[in-house]
Amino acid sequence: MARAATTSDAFNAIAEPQRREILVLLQGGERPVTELARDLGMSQPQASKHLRVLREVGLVRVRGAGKQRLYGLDARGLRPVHEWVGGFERFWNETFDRLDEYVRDLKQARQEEPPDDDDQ
Amino acid sequence: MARAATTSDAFNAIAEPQRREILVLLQGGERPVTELARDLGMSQPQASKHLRVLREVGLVRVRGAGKQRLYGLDARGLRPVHEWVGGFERFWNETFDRLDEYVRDLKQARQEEPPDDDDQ
DNA sequence: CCATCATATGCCTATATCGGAATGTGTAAA
DNA sequence: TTTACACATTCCGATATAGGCATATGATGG
Repeated sequence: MARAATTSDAFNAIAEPQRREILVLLQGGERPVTELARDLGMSQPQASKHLRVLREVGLVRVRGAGKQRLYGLDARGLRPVHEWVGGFERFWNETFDRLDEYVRDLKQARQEEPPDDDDQ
Repeated sequence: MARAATTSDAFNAIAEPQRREILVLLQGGERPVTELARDLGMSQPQASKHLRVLREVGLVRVRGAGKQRLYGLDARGLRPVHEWVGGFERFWNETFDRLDEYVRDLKQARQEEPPDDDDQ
């Protein structure tokens, strides 16, 4: 089996840096494809493809405006991502204090019982 | 060119659901590979492979404990992800109020000038 | 040293990617 | 209708995936 489709969920969709850039640009408001492509230095077809992916996971909305198609942000799909990652918030502060503690304890234990290499 | 490597950054590493599950499990503390594999219903080799990826992006730490290897969480790499996604926080609340507004304006504009199908 | 347990790695298949180039579609103006 | 513009789609190639299976590596205990 191959890697999961980029269209499977927001996690996969935002794994691609260029798509992340598109989303950031769209924070400034709706934009046509060509403008996005130009600003991000990518080809128009590539921009269209990325936008398709973003549309399929619902992170982006299209609206026909005459000859153009304006893409706009729909950030609701990012909320679950934010919440999932947020579940680790306490760990990226605590984890390594704990690890340091553990290391200190280990060293201390060694000094206290030199002949017995129980741990390690 | 193919898709970016899963080992390229945390965004790619957490795009895979099973790896996310591993990280969640590790919130409960260090665990050996076999236990993770069993709890998540995956083969031992698969667990090892996923852990390898997580290790390469620095989301996980290993520690030899006798015959076993205990994997522990290192969530620091998730912080940039959280921050990036957090940059959209105001949008998943505002965006659609704006869109609703836009739609209302559009309808109103149509009623005001019925013969001229300027938009649509 | 040998057997065993825990884990890692290699090989294989099928698939889905991203990028480029060319082309198709749709809308609007001449 | 023809032309022009904006955008979408298709075909191509190279690559990297996830999973299964077999096997190699590594540490422990006898």
